[in-house]
Amino acid sequence: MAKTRNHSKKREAILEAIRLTETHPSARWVYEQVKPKLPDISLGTVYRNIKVCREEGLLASVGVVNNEERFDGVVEPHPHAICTKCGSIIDVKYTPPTSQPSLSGFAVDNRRTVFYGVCAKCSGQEKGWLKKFKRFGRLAKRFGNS
Amino acid sequence: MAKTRNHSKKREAILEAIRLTETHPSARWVYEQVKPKLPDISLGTVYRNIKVCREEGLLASVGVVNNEERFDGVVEPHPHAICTKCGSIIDVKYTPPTSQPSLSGFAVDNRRTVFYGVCAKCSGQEKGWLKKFKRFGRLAKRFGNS
DNA sequence: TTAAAAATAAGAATGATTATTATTATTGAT
DNA sequence: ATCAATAATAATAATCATTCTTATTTTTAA
Repeated sequence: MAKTRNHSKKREAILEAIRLTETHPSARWVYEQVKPKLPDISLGTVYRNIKVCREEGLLASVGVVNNEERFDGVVEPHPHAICTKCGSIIDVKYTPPTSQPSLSGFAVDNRRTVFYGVCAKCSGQEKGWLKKFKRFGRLAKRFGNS
Repeated sequence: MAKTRNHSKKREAILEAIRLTETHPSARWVYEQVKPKLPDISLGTVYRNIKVCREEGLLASVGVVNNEERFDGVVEPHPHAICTKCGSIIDVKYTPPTSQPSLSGFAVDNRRTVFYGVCAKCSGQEKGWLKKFKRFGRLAKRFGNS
């Protein structure tokens, strides 16, 4: 029987904050979220508890975006889409085929699929004329499409 | 006509170092590689030139492993396997199906597939008795399998 | 040749994360 | 409840990869 571990109030609040959002937040975001309710929490505590929860399998890392690690309360592996403009991370409703490559001697125990691109919000915000040129691919070199 | 840009000696050396290895190195690894041949190169120059080459599409980032960004001279997208013990990155000979999920409004222009696990070398180095127990799954909780 | 532009080294600055340490809260047995 | 062991914590210092700044050198092109 898996012995369920006790969580402190702060750890509960941290877990809850990550579970209640869909933004796949960073440690600092969680800190700023929890701080008003538990004013004497520190950023170090957030980092430490995130680490504990990860070791217990209660949280997962989604990856590093703009030099910040981002976390997910949904630990079941699933793909994500990351916006290269604003750094937002979106869940992808899509099950990648489970076929495994042959990796002689390498024991796979996890896979991660990430789609990079531009989210709806960011491509909407793009200046009209630039969008038009980009569609023609003329300025792609100059302004970049990724 | 794509105007090929001039590269300085140092940039050439940096590019070459990354292209000649299969280790998907970090900036510091490149620096230590190039330093003996060009002793007055600095780490900042390596970072700067890697950035330039990335913007030109001559290099790709593989991701962040142990807080270090790792690079690849092979810019054609392909999956990687990352060892969670030693951080080594191995090319995967496997073409993930090209089927795209529907991501309303999100314009995908790149995807990345990463397999996490333990490389042959690391699982070979593992102490025999621990390996045996792990096969039985008994100490998996305690020692972790990922 | 010469003036503008690009590349550079050295080192300072940044910023996320981790480690340290002293203090406080929690637990469990008596 | 009492007391000792243990865990959790805040504050802050330390770490370390990466970026920025600035003064200097090199390259370019006219």
